[in-house]
Amino acid sequence: MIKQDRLMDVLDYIRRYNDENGFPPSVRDVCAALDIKSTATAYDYINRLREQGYLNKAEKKNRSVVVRGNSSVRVPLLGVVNAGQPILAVENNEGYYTLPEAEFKGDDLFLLRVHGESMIDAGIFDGDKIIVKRQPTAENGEIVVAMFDDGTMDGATVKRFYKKDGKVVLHPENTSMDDIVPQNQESVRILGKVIGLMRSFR
Amino acid sequence: MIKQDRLMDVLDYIRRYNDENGFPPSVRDVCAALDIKSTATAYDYINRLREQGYLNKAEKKNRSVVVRGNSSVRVPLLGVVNAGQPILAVENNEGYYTLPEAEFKGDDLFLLRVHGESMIDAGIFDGDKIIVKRQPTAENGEIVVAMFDDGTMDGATVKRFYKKDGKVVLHPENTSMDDIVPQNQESVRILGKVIGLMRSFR
DNA sequence: AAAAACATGGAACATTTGTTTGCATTCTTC
DNA sequence: GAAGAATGCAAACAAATGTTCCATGTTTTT
Repeated sequence: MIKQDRLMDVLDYIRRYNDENGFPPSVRDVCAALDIKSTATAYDYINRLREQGYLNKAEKKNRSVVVRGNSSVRVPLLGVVNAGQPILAVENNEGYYTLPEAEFKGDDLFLLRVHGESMIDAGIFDGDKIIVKRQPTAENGEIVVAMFDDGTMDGATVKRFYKKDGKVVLHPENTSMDDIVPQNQESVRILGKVIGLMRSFR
Repeated sequence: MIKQDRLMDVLDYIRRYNDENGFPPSVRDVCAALDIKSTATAYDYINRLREQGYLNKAEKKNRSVVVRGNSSVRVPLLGVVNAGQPILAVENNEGYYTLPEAEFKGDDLFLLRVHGESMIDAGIFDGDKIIVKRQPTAENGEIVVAMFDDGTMDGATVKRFYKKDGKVVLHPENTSMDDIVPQNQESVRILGKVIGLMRSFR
């Protein structure tokens, strides 16, 4: 009954404006862009879109129309795994990335740059950025970021997590590498579970 | 000389507010949140942050403070590669994803869901979403999305691109598969170059 | 064809918000 | 310790923007 096309034009414009400017348009911006003569009309369109669930809008707040269903999560890049440093401190924050929430849901996510080839058979390559959900435990077979003290090595690594005979086994997905069974089992600390990754080719 | 800490508090707040609401705060929002008594003070902070390059702000526009260095690109997900359908039309649009521009620069990007194991040795797995930069040509060794007509197969595939003896060779990164040398060389069409990928574990 | 519902515009009004100015207070610097 | 700079505040102003009301034309329903 309503010219849905026109509504979609408005929606598209709001999306585009926000993309280009980083903040939403005003009612009058909408008017100007779509050649609408009255602010009341544009105001009405916006309300319709809100009623139909296409966007959110805070009452009386200027420039507060937000298109729904494209939520993003801001995730901090905390450093490099395998580089020998604890990576929990916010100090190591190297910047934030905005990721699509549809893909990477969850609280308390962070990014790590992967160093090394130890997970190559799981499709995690040197230089990839992995998305990690911070949690202190893991289930068998999950890929985790873990830390443990061991005479030889210290720091965080990405490995597949197993518990065999009551012992934590960190399994590299690389046929040329052996499982790690930390001597000091008590020192093993799970930093989080790997829930995704991002790669960009040079 | 200036209390840089205080400035950073303001910056953090702006960031946080925008994350939570989807649009930037007003000067008075900043005042309220950081217990600043005068709008002039908050206004001043914001200006300082702008001068120091931390944020952008459109003059006289309400709620237009945007933290810099976190730009995103909106990229459409156009469909599935290897599924036998041309994927250039906007019709196939399955939604938009917001990706960090720092990782995935460029105009005319789009996403495709990968189907099949043909690029597994290049770390591209079944189910991955690849980020493609639309372009009609490619250089030797680049990973591309290409289409070609051939009695047997039709549709788009991801392969590594080579030109050998004047002929286009599409090389699967999977030791159990053979190179594809399209019979009808003229029909080969490069849709774009793969510049990155995204994966989320279930 | 009349009545009702709808769509849009014009104009005014009310808030929200950005911006300016001047003053008091604190901190620097000499 | 005084001059000067830097900082923060209060208050007012001006502009941007959201919101409402009503009129007019258009479409749909009866």
